[in-house]
Amino acid sequence: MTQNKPQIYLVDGSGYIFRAFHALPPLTRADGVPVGAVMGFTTMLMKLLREKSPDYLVVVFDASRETYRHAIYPQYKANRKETPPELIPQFSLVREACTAFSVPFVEKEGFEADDLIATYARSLEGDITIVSSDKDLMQLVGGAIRMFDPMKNRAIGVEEVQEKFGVPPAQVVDVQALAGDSSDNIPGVPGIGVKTAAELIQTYGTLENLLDHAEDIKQPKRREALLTHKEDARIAKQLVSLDAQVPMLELLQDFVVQPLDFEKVSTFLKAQSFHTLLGRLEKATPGAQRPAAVQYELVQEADALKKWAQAITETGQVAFELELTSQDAMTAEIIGLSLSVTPSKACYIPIGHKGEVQDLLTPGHTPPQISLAHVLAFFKPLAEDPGILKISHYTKRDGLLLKRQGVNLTAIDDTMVLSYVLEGTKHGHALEEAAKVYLNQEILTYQDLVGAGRSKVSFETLPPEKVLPFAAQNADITLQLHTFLKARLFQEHQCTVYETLERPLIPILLEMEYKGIKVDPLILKKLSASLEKRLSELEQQIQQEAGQTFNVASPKQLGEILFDVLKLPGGKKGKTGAYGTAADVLDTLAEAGFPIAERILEWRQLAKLKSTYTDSLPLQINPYTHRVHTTYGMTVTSTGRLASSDPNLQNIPIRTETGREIRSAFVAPPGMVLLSADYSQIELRLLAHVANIPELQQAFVEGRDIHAQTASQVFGVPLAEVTPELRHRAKAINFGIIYGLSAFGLARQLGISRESAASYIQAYFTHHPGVHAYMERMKTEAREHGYVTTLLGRRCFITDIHSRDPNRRNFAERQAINAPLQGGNADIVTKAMVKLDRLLKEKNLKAALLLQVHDELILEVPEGEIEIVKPLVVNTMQTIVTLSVPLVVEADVGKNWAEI
DNA sequence: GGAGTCACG
DNA sequence: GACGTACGTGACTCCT
Repeated sequence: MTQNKPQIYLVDGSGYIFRAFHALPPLTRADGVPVGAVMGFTTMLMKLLREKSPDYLVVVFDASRETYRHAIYPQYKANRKETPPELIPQFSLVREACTAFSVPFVEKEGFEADDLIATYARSLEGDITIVSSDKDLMQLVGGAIRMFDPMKNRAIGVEEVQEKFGVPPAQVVDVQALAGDSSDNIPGVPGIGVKTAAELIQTYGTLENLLDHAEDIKQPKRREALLTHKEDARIAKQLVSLDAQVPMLELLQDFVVQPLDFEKVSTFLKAQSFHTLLGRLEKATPGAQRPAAVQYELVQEADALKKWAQAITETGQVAFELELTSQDAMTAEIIGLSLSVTPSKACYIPIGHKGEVQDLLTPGHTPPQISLAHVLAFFKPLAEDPGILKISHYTKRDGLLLKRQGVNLTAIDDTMVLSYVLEGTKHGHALEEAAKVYLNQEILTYQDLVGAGRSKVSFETLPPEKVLPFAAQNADITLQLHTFLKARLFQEHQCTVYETLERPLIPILLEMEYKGIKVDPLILKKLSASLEKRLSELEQQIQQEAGQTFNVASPKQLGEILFDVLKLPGGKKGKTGAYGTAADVLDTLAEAGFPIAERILEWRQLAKLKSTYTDSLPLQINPYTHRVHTTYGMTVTSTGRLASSDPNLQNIPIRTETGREIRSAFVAPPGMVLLSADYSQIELRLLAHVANIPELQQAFVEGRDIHAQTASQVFGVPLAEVTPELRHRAKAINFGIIYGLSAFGLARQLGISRESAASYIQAYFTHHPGVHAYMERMKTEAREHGYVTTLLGRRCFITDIHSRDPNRRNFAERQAINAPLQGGNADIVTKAMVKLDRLLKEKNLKAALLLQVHDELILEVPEGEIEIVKPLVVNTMQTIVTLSVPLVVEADVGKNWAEI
């Protein structure tokens, strides 16, 4: 990455202190001095230096309360409260912080920080970033000047300013002059807010032009206000304008970022009792205690292996990574192994390199390397030694590769899972991204090595010398990540989630993936053929009714046929200009008496089943095991659920007859049966528990029909008179609650008006005020922490909770409501899997977990074990946690998945 | 590679 | 007063 322009950061120090003081929890250092804002400021400064790598940086402070603006308008900022006493000692401490970090700061008597920032921003040459969220600075944005809000970690550019003020940055002062600013005690024009001001400025271009034409304003009140307060608006404009020509003595060179003086910084951090920051400094600041060069060694002889074995045994831990011929762990072959025991030191052991293309022409000419058998003989005892910790960034995959070679990896840590537990879906967790996020290191990528497009080469043809820097680096980085992330796990109280849920789950999922599930390809192939026949019949009918041939699978063509050619009613174009043709649209058409819609619906459904399941699944059967092996993603979802892919076995059809036929292809081998056990209404039970809703809890305790009860309450009819239709609606309400409920969503689900939906919701909240309180509580929690917490302490991060876009914000709020329920379910199932796996092994049972489908576990069980295993599974799942409501598990057994 | 659609919980 | 929405995933197809 090259940047020709210098990166200049101007930090609004005063603004930050006030914001941090109010936003962050109060904190005092060992001697009782309040340091909450200092901590916030220091964290921000470190993060800025680490993540943004600025070339120049200066922190700007307000010098005093009296500025030239008071001469223009004596009441300027007159409404400001006294500075809180806890904040006073912190003003000098943040300046100390700057000194400790060798960061220059400036303040000038008679000027506000904003004026200094404006002067620097407009006079310095380079890419300017103003670190602040102060709206008064937004007028400066544009060209090479942008803003960055350090608390929300969000860039503010022209677009964001436009969004906030409704006008481009250049016109912001005009809008502010009209709208005034209550926090600075600037009155502006009474009755005109930002929205109206933006509208007026858009129409008239400038404030002056508007004031000149104030007589033309149609609305009498607005006209009068503008005419009366012309002068106020002009004064306000002077006050908000940042065009102060602050006499500037500093040169850009004065702001150059200095290398950190660790003595100075750590002395300061210790004095403030900032132990967490001290740890972060040691681990993550560029250059901090990191040796200048790395030592990566190519191991091609048995003797060198011994040396590494000794180092690993002595240290008691090793980070490793396998290099593979493909991403698919069940078919990939091992190309090499890299190890790291000490930071910045690592080795790479080439094993299966094929040699470069020209070498392939001369048989037997492969690079010197150690045979797989030999490497395994070295690594197996270490891998299986419970006293030696094995650290990998993708333990499940590398462990699966080893398992295929007869090695049982034990005593593991996984840096990808650690990263996920700590930061959820705030970012991705690939090694490359983790290295950037946590260690601020740009590392070599797989693509750097093999290239892309036409010039891409296969990994195994690369010579070991070329792979060494990549593979060794990965083991090295993994080791460093481990040290850093493990420390954070403690600091952030996430040990339980990782140690009792996520880490124990790794070997369990590994075994489930390794074992796979038996799929009968004949059943699927027969089904494919019959689907094919039905599809072509339907296609013919559809095209006949359309009067032309077209691609039924193309939503674009289909929309045009339905709404332009056939002129069917109700065609609605989405934001891309294409007609919507989703199932609900077609349902409406079918009900309105257009048979073509019904045929398209059937075609769609069958085409989906054919392409996604009956055609693809047989191709995914492993040729050696004759089974299908999914991959579970442990670091994918925002809620703690698993994801299943390649193939996804968590969305095998069930809701239609043809769908169920697909399930019948998932079979148990001779002498075995499949056992399925699923939690009944677990999310609703969790709601009753976490929101503490007595009537709901009581209903579950007594085993009542929960939807019927809701119907009786919401619609005000006796339980005995609840019709199926009312129960159906109540069920939708209960689901809606779990999803974060909106009148619109419920209305759409039930095909009723939004008003009716709103009245249902109102009635529900009247009966269960606790549910409403729960929803509000989750929203507040998300706003305050940026995450919500599940039953077992997992953090689900909610990113858009402070978005100014009401759409995104509402979405985030619904996520906040849903995540503890969906995530709580995930926690419970995971905990049950961990215990069940242990029990099965303790009792020497052959039954084994095969699949997890969120609230359902599927096991393969020898026929002779059923009587023991079925109650064991049900009991374990039901009693895995104790809630204020019972957990109910339904289990069934069959020769195939459709039977159960 | 994004959009649209639809399979599951 | 307008906005545009039920929560969480992954795979397939079309089409730029």
